[in-house]
Amino acid sequence: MRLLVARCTVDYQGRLTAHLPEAVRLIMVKADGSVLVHADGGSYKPLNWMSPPCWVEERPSESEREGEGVTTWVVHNKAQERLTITVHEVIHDSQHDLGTDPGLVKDGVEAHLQKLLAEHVESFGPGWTLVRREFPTAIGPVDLLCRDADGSTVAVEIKRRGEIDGVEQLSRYLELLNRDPLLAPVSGVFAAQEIKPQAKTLAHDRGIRCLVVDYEELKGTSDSSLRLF
Amino acid sequence: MRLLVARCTVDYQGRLTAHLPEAVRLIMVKADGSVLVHADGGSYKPLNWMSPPCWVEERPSESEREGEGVTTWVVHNKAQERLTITVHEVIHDSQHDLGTDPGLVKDGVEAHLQKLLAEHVESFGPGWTLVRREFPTAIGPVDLLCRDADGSTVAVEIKRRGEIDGVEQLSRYLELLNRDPLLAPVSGVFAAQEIKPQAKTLAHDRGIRCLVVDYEELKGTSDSSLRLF
DNA sequence: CCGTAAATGTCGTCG
DNA sequence: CGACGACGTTTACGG
Repeated sequence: MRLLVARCTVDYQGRLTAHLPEAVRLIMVKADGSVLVHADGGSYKPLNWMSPPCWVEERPSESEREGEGVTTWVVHNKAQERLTITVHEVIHDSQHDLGTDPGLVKDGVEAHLQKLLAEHVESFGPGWTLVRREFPTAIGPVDLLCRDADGSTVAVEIKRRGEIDGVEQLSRYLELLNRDPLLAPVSGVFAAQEIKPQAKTLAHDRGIRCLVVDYEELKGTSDSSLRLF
Repeated sequence: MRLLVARCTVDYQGRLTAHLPEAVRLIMVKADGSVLVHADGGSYKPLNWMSPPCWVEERPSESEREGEGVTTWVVHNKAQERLTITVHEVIHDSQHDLGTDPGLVKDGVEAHLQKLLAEHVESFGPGWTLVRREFPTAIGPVDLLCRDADGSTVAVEIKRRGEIDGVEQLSRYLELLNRDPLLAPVSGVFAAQEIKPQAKTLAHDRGIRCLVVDYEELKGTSDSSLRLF
């Protein structure tokens, strides 16, 4: 990894056109050839970058700048995207061998929520039973397929954050499931830790019930953790 | 900005739990206190990070490691998220004053495309007029609401890249708008710089016209920049 | 400050 | 290789 702190201007041309006026920035060149241009603020996203696979070409100084130590880098990839970095003044330049990274170990909340709800379907209402998790359909698996106290089929879609896309997804499942005479009529429940107003409106419009789940309380125990709307 | 190349282990606990085994990585501490941990590959996303506003607390060496030069940083924010970096060996450590960045100038994003098309609705067809941009509905604003030469209402959805989601979005708007007797019947146009085959098929199936826009040509001017399908 | 949609999104998985 | 969904999404914009 090469770390270069330099006064520079940057231009990107590809999916859009972008320009950075002259200023001091960090230019990071990774072992795989990718390039990141960072400012001293903002969050983790660079001001400009080029993702691998890509190639750096160091051009000779532009004629009018000769003798001033100006260098231009052109980073390009297969898709004709082009990142042009003009270095006006080098403040720091160092190279480091980091080796390959062993990689990140994650433990998400997402799958856990489905597992918890599957283990507590009675929380949806008294007399509810689980038919199965990940119930297969032609367009993908339904998170939970249940039966309510009347024996009616209910498809449950679970998200951490409930947005319109999730309601669309559940709607597609419901349309398909309701074509099966052995299951129909199938109603829907949209369950999430948080449900956006627009998603709630759309769900309501389509006769889908919304359920806000309190993850911590559900993990703790019981039925008081759910609020039906 | 502080640049630290070090052999370290990292733990994050917050929205999820993650762990990085001991390895050499770049630790970047920005002027606003944010911290990024980068490997020598991957893309611009760090392995782990903490976004501002956040605070770094440098803890004394753990007792069992005393004398080995081990230091632990705990970065935390208001939301109780916590990034713990244990530094086992420092390979490089430098500090740089970058100053505030003048910021990025962009051109060619969806907003520009919408503005251009709003200024050239006649490009959709002769006699077309603009009713308004960002026409409000209960489920969100329609990009452009127009009337064609016959005075019929047309809803236009604009994307940089046209995918299925965009067609779904337009379909929802059309369903809602067609409930309004003052507007109905409302037809749809899906406009983008590039439209994926699946999106085109779905749009066609729903009676939505597709329009491929050449941004550069449209910016130039003229009507020859549009091709109707 | 909240809510929503865009993003040079990136990143996995699965067909 | 491309499509699809999730993301510690982040980021910009409008009420």
